[in-house]
Amino acid sequence: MANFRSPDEPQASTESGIQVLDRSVRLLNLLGEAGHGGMQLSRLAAGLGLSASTTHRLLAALEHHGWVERVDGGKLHRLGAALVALAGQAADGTGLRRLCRPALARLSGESGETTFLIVRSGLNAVVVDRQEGAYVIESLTQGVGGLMPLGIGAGSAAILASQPEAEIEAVLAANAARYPQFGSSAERVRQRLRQVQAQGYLMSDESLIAGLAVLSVAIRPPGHAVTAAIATNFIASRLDTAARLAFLRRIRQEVAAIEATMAVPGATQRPTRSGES
Amino acid sequence: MANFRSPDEPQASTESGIQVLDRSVRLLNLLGEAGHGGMQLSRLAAGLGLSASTTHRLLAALEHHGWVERVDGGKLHRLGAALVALAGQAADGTGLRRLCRPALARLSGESGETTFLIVRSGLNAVVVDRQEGAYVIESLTQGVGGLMPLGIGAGSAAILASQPEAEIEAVLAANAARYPQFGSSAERVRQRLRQVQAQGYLMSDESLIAGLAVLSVAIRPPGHAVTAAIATNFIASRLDTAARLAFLRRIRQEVAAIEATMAVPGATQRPTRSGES
DNA sequence: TGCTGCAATTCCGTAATGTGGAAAGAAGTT
DNA sequence: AACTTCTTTCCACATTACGGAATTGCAGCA
Repeated sequence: MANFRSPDEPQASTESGIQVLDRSVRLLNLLGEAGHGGMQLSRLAAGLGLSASTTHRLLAALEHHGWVERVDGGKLHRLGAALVALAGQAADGTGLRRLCRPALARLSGESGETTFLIVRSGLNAVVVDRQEGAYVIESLTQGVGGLMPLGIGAGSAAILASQPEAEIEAVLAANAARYPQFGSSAERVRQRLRQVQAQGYLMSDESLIAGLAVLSVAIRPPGHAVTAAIATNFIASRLDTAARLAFLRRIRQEVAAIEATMAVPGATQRPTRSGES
Repeated sequence: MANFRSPDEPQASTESGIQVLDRSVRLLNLLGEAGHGGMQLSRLAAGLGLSASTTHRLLAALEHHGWVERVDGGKLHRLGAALVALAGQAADGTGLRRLCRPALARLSGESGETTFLIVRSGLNAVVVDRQEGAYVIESLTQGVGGLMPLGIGAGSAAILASQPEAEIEAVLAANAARYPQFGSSAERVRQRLRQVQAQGYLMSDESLIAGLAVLSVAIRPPGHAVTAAIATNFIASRLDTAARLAFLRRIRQEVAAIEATMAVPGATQRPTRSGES
């Protein structure tokens, strides 16, 4: 069969041992990047370097499972809602989301700022939950599902900082390899991490977005190797140092409470299937 | 090969034309149901009716892509955070989530109640976004990713009601076939739908959870075939009829604003990649 | 310390499964 | 109406995924 790995096959690291799966994953990721409007078969096929027939078959199969939808029944494809359902369970995987949600709600309710629950996923950090405050700055910040390389971004830094030193170096190296820009700021990242390790939290004006400040605390339940953090974004000029410290204290309170809950065996989470509206 | 479809193969409707994919999907769904603690290979294999070696291969491949994680490096598997990332993009697929989030934030901020953005996915409705209010009743209600058969549940009913009559009947029939209990309440569901069609909204004390009342309005941008709804849950005794009507008015206001935005071509959404904290 | 049993891996020959080229439909465009 | 572009279906082929058997790893127990 003319199925040689084309010499310029993208990411050899994407090979997992099951071809169809690899291709499906790449297809879905591609669709994800395409975002809103959807993509047509031919573009997808081109983007993946696959024949139209193969792409078509993949799409049909994924569509069958609700992982891909057609935009108003036509020729454009986009990611399907079944993924959202699956991911909902994934996000609750550790029970963390459920556990932290009330805390997030309280924090953003009191402060009016948006709060995030962030979890590690391999070399990335993922926004697993997000609670809007009264001051909506939506368009600038990450939504649920947002990804960032570990080390970059508030919660991300707090998480990475609480890893063993060897792990940290490995992650930094890997991410520098993945992202050229990452390498250049490696030293600053390292410095930041050291700061977090010393203080137990991250407070910084140097967010990735000019004018946005950041506050974040890692969640480290004794025993568990959970790698998560709670973070907040706010317009830097809105809170002076005193206010930030007060806010920080509240966050640490909530985190401590969460850690305590997780430490109590059995109380971590409840396998109850939830009902609905 | 001894790869006959076993006579009692579960759901023949799960066949999509690509075996590996079907199996992977079933595996992921199974892991999703398992939830928190994770599942071990042997149970998974048993649950799927697959050999251990096949299951192992699937798991390894999925793990490679971050769709499955090992609980603290051990023998238990659970859904991975990469799914959350993918689903984040899926949830924004229509641009709806981003568009509605500020509205949800306002509504739950003002009322103190939790609000939901619900979208159709085939025969189901999926909770695509959720904004916590001051009154947290978390454990009872659906989280992001929560699924319910179309017709059951607040937003769900509002969405279904705004479909053409033929579609409604088809969905009801299909869901009655899927869920035995659904069939018995079909007449009540139909009645509810008619009510929604007449009023343009759903207001009911008969939520699936005793004591919880429900308010929901479908989002129907002229032209678009979008099938979504905004919904709220609240403890029935907390709001009297007057308060509910006022709340309803606010919801309809927000929905109208959203529909207006969507009608303006180009203003629907912006393909801007968002930055982060 | 050495069994014993169960679960997770790895190996490997086999054929079933997924493959892409070619050809047929659909839908716009000039 | 001829042309272009994209989607969908068909089909013979060999690559890919399959599962049984063998191996390794790990607890619990004697």
